[in-house]
Amino acid sequence: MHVSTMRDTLTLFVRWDYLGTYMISLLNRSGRQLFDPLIQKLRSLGVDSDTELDAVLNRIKVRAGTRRGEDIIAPGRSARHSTLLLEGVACLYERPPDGNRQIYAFQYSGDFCDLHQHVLPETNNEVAVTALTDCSLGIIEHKDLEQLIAQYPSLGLALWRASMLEASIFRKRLLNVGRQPALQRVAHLLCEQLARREAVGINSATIPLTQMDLADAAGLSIVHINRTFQELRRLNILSKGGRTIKVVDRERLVDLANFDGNYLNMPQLLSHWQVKIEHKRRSQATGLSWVVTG
Amino acid sequence: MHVSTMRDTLTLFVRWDYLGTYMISLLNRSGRQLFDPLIQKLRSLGVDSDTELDAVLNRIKVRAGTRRGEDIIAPGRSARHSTLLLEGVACLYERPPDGNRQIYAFQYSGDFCDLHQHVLPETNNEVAVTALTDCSLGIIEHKDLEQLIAQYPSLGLALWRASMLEASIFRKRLLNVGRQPALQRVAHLLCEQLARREAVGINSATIPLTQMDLADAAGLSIVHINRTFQELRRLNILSKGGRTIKVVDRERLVDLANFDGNYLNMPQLLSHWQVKIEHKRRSQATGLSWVVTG
DNA sequence: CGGCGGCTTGATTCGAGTCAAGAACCGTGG
DNA sequence: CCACGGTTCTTGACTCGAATCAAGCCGCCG
Repeated sequence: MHVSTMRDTLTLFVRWDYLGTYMISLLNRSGRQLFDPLIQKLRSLGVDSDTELDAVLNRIKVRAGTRRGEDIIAPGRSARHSTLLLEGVACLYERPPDGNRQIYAFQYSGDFCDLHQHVLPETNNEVAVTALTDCSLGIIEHKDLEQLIAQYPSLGLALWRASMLEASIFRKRLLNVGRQPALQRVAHLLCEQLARREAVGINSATIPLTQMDLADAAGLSIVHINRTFQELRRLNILSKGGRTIKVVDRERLVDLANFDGNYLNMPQLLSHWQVKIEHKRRSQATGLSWVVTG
Repeated sequence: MHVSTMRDTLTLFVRWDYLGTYMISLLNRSGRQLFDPLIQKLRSLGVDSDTELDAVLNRIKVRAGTRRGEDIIAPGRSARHSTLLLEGVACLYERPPDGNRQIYAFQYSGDFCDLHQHVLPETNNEVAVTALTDCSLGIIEHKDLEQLIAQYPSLGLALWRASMLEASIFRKRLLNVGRQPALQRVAHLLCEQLARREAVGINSATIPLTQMDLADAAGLSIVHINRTFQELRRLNILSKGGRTIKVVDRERLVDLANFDGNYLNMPQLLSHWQVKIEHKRRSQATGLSWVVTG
């Protein structure tokens, strides 16, 4: 199904900021729910004209979704279109020859799955994307994308920013995987997920990942992840009952992980996600002060 | 000193591909040697018109260099210009509160030191760049850069590509740090350095880093790096005499690290940097074949 | 109700960190 | 030219966090 069939709906919800929240919630699922995270994301990346948003949305085609466990982008081959995650959770990963799986990043609604392949088509074909929950997907032809970028340079900049943001996440992960013990490592990873989910409007404290997913992302064995989870539960940070990962004490989690969400570039809701000042030892040299949050 | 004082020289060497190699080598140091890696890099990123190269080069001002150990970009503050590494080796790093240093990436001549701060000025101010050897630096005003990108969209794309390339490096590092034991981890890191150095015309087998630098990049303790080096020497991969890190058996190093340089996007000289086919177990599903190199 | 994927547990091993000390090297200044 | 002080490198002894191996368990879906 091509999105242009719901064009009327689109131009309506694209201007959501002119409408009340209540009206929006009346819009149907395929319209609002599907594209809202993307809109939110593009806006936060600096796309501020409705014309541009509209233009982008009109080029997006909805493609068949995938079920949990299926690959969204198979390793090794690149396509002539970019894929967009509209609903669900996915991950960018790579399987080294030894059969392991390293998860590079989790992806949420509104994220592009394979921008890298658009800009560097030949490079790095080993990375793939797989669905961690059932997913809804959109695609946009590379040529459409190029045309849009040519027409709206600020869109190009926004996508560039999105890439840098991803890079920023990779760096932080590198820091954590390289230097932090298991407990903080996992805590940080969980913080990142909560923050990124909130940034696209997902406010649930439950993170729909398995312990295996976390293990593959954190670079820890499943067994050790499990023991770490037990510790987090003992600390009353994760909920004790049930098998789902549910954060019950976000504050303590942030504290434990020494999480500073600044690197995620979420202008709207940063306030929750900064470490309190006493946990941060700034070099005297720069003399910058920190936002203190409650 | 502003570069326009050597403008005549510049427009000459910018067109180096029309001249013979021998003529080039006659050009003076400040002209050819300083900008050649940058030119090489921009070309490999897809900037193929001399007009564009020329335009970029003309906006670059040479700034005072730094000595080994000094910060090129201090943590915490962003400037109104981007900095460009013209000569020497630097690293992008971050110091977590515990005083550790995590090196995210090594930078070589031709690399932009702080593209991230140009695209995402507010985000992630903790990262910094420091000189690992004495360095020559150039700067380019953000407004000049923006203007250039507006005028030459392919330049914007090239810089976007450069960022994605960096991200690609981060990912591979993440894989290695997260999953590989010390020996292969270090080996991979060394391969990456050799490959990237070659890509900008530095062909020496000696890598001008200290064991501490490697430790901070690999996420290992100095003591353990040292023991790993001893192992690499015992395997006749690193040279035995002296304290410099010199690779004497690149082939075996690549082999040990299972290094596939593909992710580095170096069209010119990839052939050296691919793992032999028997070390690569491809999934049957994709059916891609591999370039076999001798 | 049976099987399989995900979670939990315990026992054991091992790679890498830490601590501590000494040696080799380098630039600097007398 | 040499003596000095600070890095950088090396080595050994010890510790510890996390991997591995091996079961067993729980709960869901067909």
